[in-house]
Amino acid sequence: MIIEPNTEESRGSFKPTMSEDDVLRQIEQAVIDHRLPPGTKLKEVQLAEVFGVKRGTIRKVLSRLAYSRLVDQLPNRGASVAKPSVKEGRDLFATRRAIEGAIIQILTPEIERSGIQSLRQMLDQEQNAYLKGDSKLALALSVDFHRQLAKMCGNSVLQEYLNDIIRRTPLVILTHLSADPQNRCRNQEHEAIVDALESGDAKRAVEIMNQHLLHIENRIEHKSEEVQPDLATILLTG
Amino acid sequence: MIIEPNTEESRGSFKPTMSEDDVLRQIEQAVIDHRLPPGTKLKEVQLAEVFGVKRGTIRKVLSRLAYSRLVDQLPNRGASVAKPSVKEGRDLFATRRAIEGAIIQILTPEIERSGIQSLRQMLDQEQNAYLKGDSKLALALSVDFHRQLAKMCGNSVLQEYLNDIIRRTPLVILTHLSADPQNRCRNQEHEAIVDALESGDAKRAVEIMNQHLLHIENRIEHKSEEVQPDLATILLTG
DNA sequence: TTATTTATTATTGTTAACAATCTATGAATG
DNA sequence: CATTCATAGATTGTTAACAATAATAAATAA
Repeated sequence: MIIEPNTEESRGSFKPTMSEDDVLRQIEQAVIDHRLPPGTKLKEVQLAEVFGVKRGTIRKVLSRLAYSRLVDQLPNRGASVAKPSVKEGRDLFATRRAIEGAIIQILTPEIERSGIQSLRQMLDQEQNAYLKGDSKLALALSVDFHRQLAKMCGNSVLQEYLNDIIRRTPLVILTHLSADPQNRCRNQEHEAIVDALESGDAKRAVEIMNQHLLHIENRIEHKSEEVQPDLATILLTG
Repeated sequence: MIIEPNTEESRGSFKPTMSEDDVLRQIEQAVIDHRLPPGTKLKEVQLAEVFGVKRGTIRKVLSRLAYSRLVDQLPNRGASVAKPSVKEGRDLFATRRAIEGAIIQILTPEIERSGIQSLRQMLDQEQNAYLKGDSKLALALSVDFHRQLAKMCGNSVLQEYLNDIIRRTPLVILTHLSADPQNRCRNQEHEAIVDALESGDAKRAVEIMNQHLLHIENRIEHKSEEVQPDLATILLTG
């Protein structure tokens, strides 16, 4: 079968050529949306045709994705969507606690009233999305809440690292979890975090953030056992 | 002036062609050794000739260096050795405290006697190098000590992030500091860290690591003010 | 058949030529 | 004298063709 290049002619509609960043985002989103399951082979020419770009563009994108551990690259045998181990998942969450703990620690003594207000606005939006049943939007806003805390604390490196962790997390979850719509943060816990921030008690705020992250973490660890039965279970129950 | 390519003939001695990783390490080391000061333009053909590799190899290396923030890349105007701001330096150190704090927290309750022993061996080596006057080796061993703690704690993400920070630190220091041979960790502070680890008191161990990192940090912050006088000082004292 | 070897194809990796862009120089202009 | 503009050279960016490698299929021998 011959796959036609994604030119303007072949698709009938105008579409500006995608930039390298566009392609990167598309692939990233495809991973998050589970359209590219872990382990999927990412062939260069195929991707180039799909996105209507040159192979060189795809090559650069794959390198970048490999750098952020979203794809695995093996010499002479190309790239595939990464399959992070359960351990890597655990390590990622443990690191996240350290990072977000530090963020809260820095932020608590210096956050302004206006900062608290804008956070509460975000919580409202999140709650609205949830009540409307738009769980995808709710999840996105929930992630944005964490990102916003990182931004507010003003430490660019902590921000950078949290973004890295957030980027890698969906893959870790997908790899060891059957798709679960309940993966999002509970809104009330976010409220508790803002309350603690407002109270000015850094130690308490860090503790609450930690509990929040542990809740998510435990929910995942729990499931990961179920979907990874041992060989005997697989072979002897048929 | 014409620069001859670094071929076997032109240099008279045999040398296997450098791999991409080799080139990366060489440039990284040149930055650390202050042979490539911050801001230095990194021209592709020039580097390719110096290392005797194709321009494509240099291109990939520069991308990787840009990803780890050791070089800045601007579209159509190439790469130069990064000039991290004082703020980025501060952020890097603050993050380092969070990361190494987490490492110590994890490591303290689970470190074995053998682990303590191997750490003490490292301290001996470090001390020997220092007494011998080999301050370059001493510095390398001092860095290895921190890296070893990260490795021992078993969290690959924390390890990854600490390595990233360590990679970026020399550039931050060089950018805002006149070359100072006293930039290394004091050995006795490393000893105190091992003692605390051995005592099993995680809270105290974290506190000592924090103090250790703050000492380094303060020494740098202090100097950074001196070399960055404001405009008035520059213009009015002539 | 089953295993092993040998072509064939598919895929990734590299290169050199070309294109696009920026930079430096110097002349023309106000 | 400073500024603008045009030009040439240097530098980065892109591409298509080629090379090297791995994956697959076919052929052969046990």
